[in-house]
Amino acid sequence: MRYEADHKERTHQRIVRNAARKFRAKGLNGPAVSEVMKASGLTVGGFYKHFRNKEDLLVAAIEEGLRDSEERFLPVAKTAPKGEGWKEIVKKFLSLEHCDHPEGGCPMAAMSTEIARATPAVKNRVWGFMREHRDRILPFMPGETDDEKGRKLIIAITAMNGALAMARTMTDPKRKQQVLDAVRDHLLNTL
Amino acid sequence: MRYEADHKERTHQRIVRNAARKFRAKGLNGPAVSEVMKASGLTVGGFYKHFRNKEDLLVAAIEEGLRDSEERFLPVAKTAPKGEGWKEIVKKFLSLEHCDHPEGGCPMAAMSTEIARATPAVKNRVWGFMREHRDRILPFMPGETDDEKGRKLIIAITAMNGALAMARTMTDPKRKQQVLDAVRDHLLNTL
DNA sequence: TGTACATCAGTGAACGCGCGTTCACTGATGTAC
DNA sequence: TGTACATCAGTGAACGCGCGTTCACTGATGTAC
Repeated sequence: MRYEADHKERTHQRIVRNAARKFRAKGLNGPAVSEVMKASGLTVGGFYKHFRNKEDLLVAAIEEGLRDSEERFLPVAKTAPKGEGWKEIVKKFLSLEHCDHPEGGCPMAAMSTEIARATPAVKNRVWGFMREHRDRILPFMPGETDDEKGRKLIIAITAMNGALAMARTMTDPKRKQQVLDAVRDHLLNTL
Repeated sequence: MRYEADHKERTHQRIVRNAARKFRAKGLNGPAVSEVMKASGLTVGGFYKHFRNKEDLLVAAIEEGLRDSEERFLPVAKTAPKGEGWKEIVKKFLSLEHCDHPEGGCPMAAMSTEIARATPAVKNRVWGFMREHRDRILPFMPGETDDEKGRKLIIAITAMNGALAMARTMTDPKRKQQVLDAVRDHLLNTL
């Protein structure tokens, strides 16, 4: 069973990546442990060779989701003209593509109201990742000081998460698009 | 058991009101049917004399939650000077009081990411209530036309829901307050 | 007015199901000699 | 080089538990005569 030096580590990664997608798609209590393991080509029992319990998987999945999400939304900012990066993030974040595919998007936008009810331990671990995430986005925000950039980042992230979450409660694609467009334009015009 | 003409109806109301609080507090899959019935002074079995299934209770609870929430946030707008009503709603909606007590607040802010994963039938029924709700708030929004008011309402509601949901994922009261304040000021300044 | 019956809100035990977690076991690989 | 043993990732059945729903039953009230 021990095929290579990093065999276990690669299995671990596989589980976390599958979990990251499944939690975002089905919610904090959506995917069963057995489901994540099956998707990873394994059986339930082995799960506890990798994680203490399901809560630890959730935290790892949110971290992975944030990483995944960042890899998707940050590159467009880097190629944009100086001081315009944030606009590209806003456009991509509020795209119908992101709205229709929570499983590959921002975990906060996908699960905020559920994380709100998690244990303080989970919340604190999640915000540990969020802060690192925040620090890497900050340079692309508009504003003179880090304080101003920070405030604008809060406004942008909460507005975008709210827009995405509410658009996702709608069934009519046209109304979804209306919400995304309205919030995108508002942010681009006022931030 | 049939004490008065409206006995069943009052029992029904009691169940719905308890459900409305419990769903907002514990989420879309949080409260058990037996728990809601117990809180209403009843036992599980009787539930099905009032509802076809748990999904129907959820929809009724969201409707009740919206009504409840509207009764809380709309009055302050009515007593405000002409055209300023929306500002009072924003202040009250983004208060720490609302943030710390989802069980008595806006059901969308409490459950948006979960409603996003509900069946289309549930989503459509919820948006039926949302539209009525919307029509009663619209007069207090700024703007010349109903179209403009509508767009601003979308921006305000999504921003406030996002702010509340994200603030609730935080454990530090000071950071929560920072988020609420930043979004409140931004809305008051830019809408 | 009195009596027999129908109605139906509510009871509470039972059912089936899915889930998180445990545990004895397997078998491929690494290591000591 | 060969052999015996230790390790440990992964298996899969079993466990206990909570939940949504069903169902035969209860008993207070309304109604027909």
